[in-house]
Amino acid sequence: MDELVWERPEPPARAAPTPLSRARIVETACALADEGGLEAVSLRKVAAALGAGPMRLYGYLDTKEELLDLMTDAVYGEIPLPDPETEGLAALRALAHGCRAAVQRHEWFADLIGGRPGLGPNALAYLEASLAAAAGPGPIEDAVITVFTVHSYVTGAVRSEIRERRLISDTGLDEESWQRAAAPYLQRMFDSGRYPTLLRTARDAVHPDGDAVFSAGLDRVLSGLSLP
Amino acid sequence: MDELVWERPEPPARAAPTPLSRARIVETACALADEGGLEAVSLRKVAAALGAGPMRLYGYLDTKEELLDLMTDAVYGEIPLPDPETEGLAALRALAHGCRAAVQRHEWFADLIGGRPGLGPNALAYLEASLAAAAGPGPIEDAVITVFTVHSYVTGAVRSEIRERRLISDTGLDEESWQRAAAPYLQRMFDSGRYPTLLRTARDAVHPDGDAVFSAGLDRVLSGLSLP
DNA sequence: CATCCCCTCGATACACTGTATTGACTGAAT
DNA sequence: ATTCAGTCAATACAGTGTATCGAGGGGATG
Repeated sequence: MDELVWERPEPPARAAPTPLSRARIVETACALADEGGLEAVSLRKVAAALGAGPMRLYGYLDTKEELLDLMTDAVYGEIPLPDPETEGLAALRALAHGCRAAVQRHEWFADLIGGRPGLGPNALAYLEASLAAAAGPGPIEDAVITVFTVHSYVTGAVRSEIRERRLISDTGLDEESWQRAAAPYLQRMFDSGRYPTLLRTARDAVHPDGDAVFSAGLDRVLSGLSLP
Repeated sequence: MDELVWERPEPPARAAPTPLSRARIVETACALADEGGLEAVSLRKVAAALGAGPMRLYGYLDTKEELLDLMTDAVYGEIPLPDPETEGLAALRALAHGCRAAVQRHEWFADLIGGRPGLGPNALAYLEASLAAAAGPGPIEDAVITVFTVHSYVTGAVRSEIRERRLISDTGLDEESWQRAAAPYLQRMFDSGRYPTLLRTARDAVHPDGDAVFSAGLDRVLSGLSLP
C-alpha cells in the first residue's frame, strides 16, 4: 500500500466486492489450518479472512465437507511424483516419504488423510503413480493389494506420529509438565504388574526420532511385498 | 484438567434421580454411535438418553474428548487378547484381526482409532499383548518398531475399508446409484489419459471382498518383519 | 429431633458451528 | 428508462460444547 487513502479511489461500490475463487478459498482455509489445526477452520472464519460473508462461499462449495475434500486434494498436489523411470520399490518409497513430508508441513492432513474419499485429481494422480510403481507382470490385483498395504501403513504411521506429537504439545507446552501429569497414572498402571513388557520398554528403550521409526517400518513393509 | 480421566475417580453414586456411572455413560454413548455414527454423539443426546440434563455428565467427564477416549478404550476392551503361549506372529495376526472385527461392530471406532492417545487400561493391555508378542531375544527397540509397523497398517487399512464402505452408503443407498453419480466424473478423468494404470485397474480388476484384502495386506506386512 | 451447611444438580446463558431462507441490490437486457 | 433476473449477504434456526449460578436436598452437627 504505497498510496494514501485520500488519493486512492474507492473500489467500485458493487462491481467486485472481493475477487473470489475456489483456489483462494482453499488457500486461506489451508493457511488457517496450518496455524490453528483443523478446528480453526470454519466457513465463517474462512469467509471473514477473505473479507466476505459466510454465505458467499456456498457459491463455490455445497458443504463444508467439500472444502475439506478440496484441502485434502491440495495437499496431495504438493507431493512430488517420482519419475516414471524409477524402479517400483524406490518409487513407492519416495511416494511414502513425500506423503509424510506433506503431513509434517500440514499437521491437519493427518486427520483427513485416510478418512474421506480422495477422488480429487491430485489424489488420483498419487494413486496412479502408486499403482504404476506397483504394477508388475502379474495380475493387476496384486498391485492393488500392494498399494493398499503400503498406503495403509503410511496413513496409519503418519497419524500415529502426529498423535504422539500432540499428546505432548496439547497437554501443556513443555515435555516436562506432560510427563509430570501422566507419570503418576502410568506409574500406578505399571505397578499393577499387568504390563510387564510395556514397563520394560518404558524403562529400557531409547526413543528414536520419528524419521527413523517411519523409515524402519516402511522398510519392513516394503520388504514383505515380493516385488521385482 | 491436570488429571487424566483414567486416574480420576468417579463421583460417588448419588441415589438421587437416575443412577449414573461412567460405565453407563460410555455404554449409551457407544450405543448412540453404533446407530448414527460419531456425529450422533453429543453430550446433550447422551444425557437425554440417560434421562438427565446435559450438565450432569460433567461430574464424570471434564470434556467431550474424554468421553471419546473412554469410548475408544471400551472398544479396545472388546478385543480378545491371545493366549500368552501363542507364538509371536500368530499373536500379532490375531490381534490385528481382533481389531478389525471390533471396527466391523463399531464403525465409528475407525474414526477414533489412531487419532487420540489411547492410554486407557484396555488400550495399554492391547499394546502390552502386542509388545509381548513382538519381543524377541534382540533389543526391545525392534519390538517397538514391529508393533508400530503392524498397528499402523491395521489402523490405516481399517480406516480405508470403512471409508470405502461409506463412499457407497453415504451417497445414496444402493451401489447402482453411486456408480451412476460418480461415473461421469471418473469417465472424464480417465479420458484425460493421465491415469492409464488406474483405468486399466478399474476395467480389469475384480474387486475382492474386504476380508481378503485385509488378510493379504496383513500377510505381506507380517512377512517383512523378520520375526521368529 | 431441628438446624445448618455444603455440595450437587440442572436451568439458563454464551459463543460458536453449518446451513436455509429471504429480501435487497446490482448489472444487463428490453 | 424500465424491467428482469441473478447474485450477494443479513438474518434466522437448530444444533454444539461448556461456564455460571441459584436452588435444592442429604448428612453432619447442635
